[in-house]
Amino acid sequence: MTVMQTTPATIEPATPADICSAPPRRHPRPDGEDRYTISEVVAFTGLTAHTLRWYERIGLMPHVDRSHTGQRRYSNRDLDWLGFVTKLRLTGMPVADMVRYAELVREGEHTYAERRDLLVSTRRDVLDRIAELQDTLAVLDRKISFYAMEGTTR
Amino acid sequence: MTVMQTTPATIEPATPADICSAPPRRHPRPDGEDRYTISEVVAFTGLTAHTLRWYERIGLMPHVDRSHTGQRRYSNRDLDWLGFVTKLRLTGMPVADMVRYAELVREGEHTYAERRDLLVSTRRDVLDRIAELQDTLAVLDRKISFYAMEGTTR
DNA sequence: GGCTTGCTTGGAGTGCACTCCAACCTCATA
DNA sequence: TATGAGGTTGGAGTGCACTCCAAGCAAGCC
Repeated sequence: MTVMQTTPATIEPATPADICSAPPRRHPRPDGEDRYTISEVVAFTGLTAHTLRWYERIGLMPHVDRSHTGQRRYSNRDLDWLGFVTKLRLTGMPVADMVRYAELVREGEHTYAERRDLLVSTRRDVLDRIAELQDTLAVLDRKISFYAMEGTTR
Repeated sequence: MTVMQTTPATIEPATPADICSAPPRRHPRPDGEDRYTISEVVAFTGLTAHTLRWYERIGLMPHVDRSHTGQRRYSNRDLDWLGFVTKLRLTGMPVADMVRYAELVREGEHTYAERRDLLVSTRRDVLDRIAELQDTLAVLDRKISFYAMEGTTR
């Protein structure tokens, strides 16, 4: 029985330090050699194979290429998309909304405005979320300093 | 059939502007008159009555006082606790961990160190979360400005 | 007294986002 | 040729955090 790994990247992104405001993440292999197996994508994204297949089933992934034996072969574009999706996920955006965005992408350029609106409202949510968290941080700090004052050691 | 309200405070916190680093939230009524019904607490906290009762069942609430007919009467202390719990919740802390913290509180002063540790590690999580969100914000901004450049109107 | 409103309970149900299962296939190595 | 590792599928199962239900009680008003 294989233990399902959820740990982040094993293949390291290898971002050169000299590129300053460069596109955020490099790919493990250059374009042309980008036919990753599902387990390579697992290692790179930190998602499980289950989740990757499930994303595809629900329409959150554009169609992934297949090998002659029917196995998935992910491209650098797919990796970029997964990176973006992962970012959206951790804003707390529901999967259904991300599927909606994926549909807009599939529908082509005439959905630019709607896509932008969706991202703009997500942006607002993220800002709110950050504000809430900073608020929480203040509360935590007050409590922590209370506990630090009292019970000095145990 | 009564519609269950999830909207925030109807009774406004009314924080006076002159107190600078004052305790964060005021109570709807002063100590001594703080025997709130469940629906008042719903209005003040934005939690549902279901959730309030459920919190109590799972041990996330210290024992709430009761009226002579057995109805819950929440105190200002209870409101403070709920405010804190709500803050913890939106850091993404699992309810089980908050129950653990509540247990520590019930156990008394000798758990100060453990409580502090728990809060310190939560604090770390919150900082990480903020960093992630700021990262996401950058990604969103890049995408948004792309969509703003193309498709100027529609 | 009858009605409405608001509260009580234990237990069952819901929705989301995975997560796992069983049965099967393909390929590389011993 | 056997074995093991890694892949495939549809569908069922899981865990979390609520969320709802049915039946009942208590108080206030017409």
